[in-house]
Amino acid sequence: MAAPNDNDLIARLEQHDIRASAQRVAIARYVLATEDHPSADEVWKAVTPDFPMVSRATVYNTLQLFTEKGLLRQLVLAEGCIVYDPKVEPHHHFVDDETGAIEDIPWTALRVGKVDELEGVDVRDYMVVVRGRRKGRRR
Amino acid sequence: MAAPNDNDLIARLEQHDIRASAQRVAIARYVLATEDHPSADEVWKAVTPDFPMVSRATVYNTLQLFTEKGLLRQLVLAEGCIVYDPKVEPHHHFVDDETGAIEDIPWTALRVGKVDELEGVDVRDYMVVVRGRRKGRRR
DNA sequence: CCACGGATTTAGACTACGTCCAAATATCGG
DNA sequence: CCGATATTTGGACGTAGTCTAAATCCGTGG
Ligand SMILES: [Mn+2]
Ligand SMILES: [Mn+2]
Ligand SMILES: [Zn+2]
Ligand SMILES: [Zn+2]
Repeated sequence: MAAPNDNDLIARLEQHDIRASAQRVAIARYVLATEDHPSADEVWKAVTPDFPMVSRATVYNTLQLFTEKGLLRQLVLAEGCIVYDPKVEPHHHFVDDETGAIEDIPWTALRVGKVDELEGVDVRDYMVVVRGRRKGRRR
Repeated sequence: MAAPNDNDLIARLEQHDIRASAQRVAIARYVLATEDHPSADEVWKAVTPDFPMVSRATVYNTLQLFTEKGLLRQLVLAEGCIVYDPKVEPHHHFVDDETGAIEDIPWTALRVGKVDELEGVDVRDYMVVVRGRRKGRRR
């Protein structure tokens, strides 16, 4: 990706109702352009050489802010953070936004196509991860 | 789920080439019967009242062992362990088993059906998570 | 029954990641 | 420039997970 210059970044932040500080631009420069899916700490480590004195708290808060404003998405895919599932046969999962609870969705309840057409990968396993809320939950 | 008795559990462990110790049975009693998707520490906390002196290392090692032997599956879905994705439009993800690297899969490369037929949930978002290896990787 | 050796478990030190807060600093409108 | 507000800071703190060397357990053969 062509590195965006700082004026583009500042404009982009302001379009999203974010005031552009030097720290925020430095963080945006990395995290909005990367092809990776970095953890917060990886962002901190990536920004530090550029901007040595940025504090960890600022990076965490800024990523949270960018997410609220729609510039980033959070994914729960970081290796090293594992839950265990005693149901070892293939199935899908629903994650409740409010509680974080994980529920099983039977394999046949959803239909996934074209996985075998993916190029360049040996697929070991796949599942659909659905996020949302349980309906009819008491206020 | 009907609580399995210890003899059933021991048999099940031995069928999977796992020698049945008291600690392993206590861990199995909880983790093989739960409907939850507990983290390792949640398993530890669940087993402790039952078996107060079981050490954290034992629980972690045992869950790893059970996974290798096919009694459990590890899922990367635990809340609180987040990576950031600058691509906010819907897309799917491939996770490389060897490196943990996460790559994007375009939305249209896969087809997911019947999500709107799920009962009792308001779907906010969903994606397919594919795991496996990149083909043609050097030895 | 006992001794041996491998398997298993243990406590606790250690690391990494993330959260939190009160104080310091920067920025903005007037 | 001033005061108000927004932002950043360092560091204390908590928690989850890893690692290791020593202790214990347990099946086996003598
Ligand atoms: Mn990464
Ligand atoms: Mn849980
Ligand atoms: Zn499941
Ligand atoms: Zn992505």
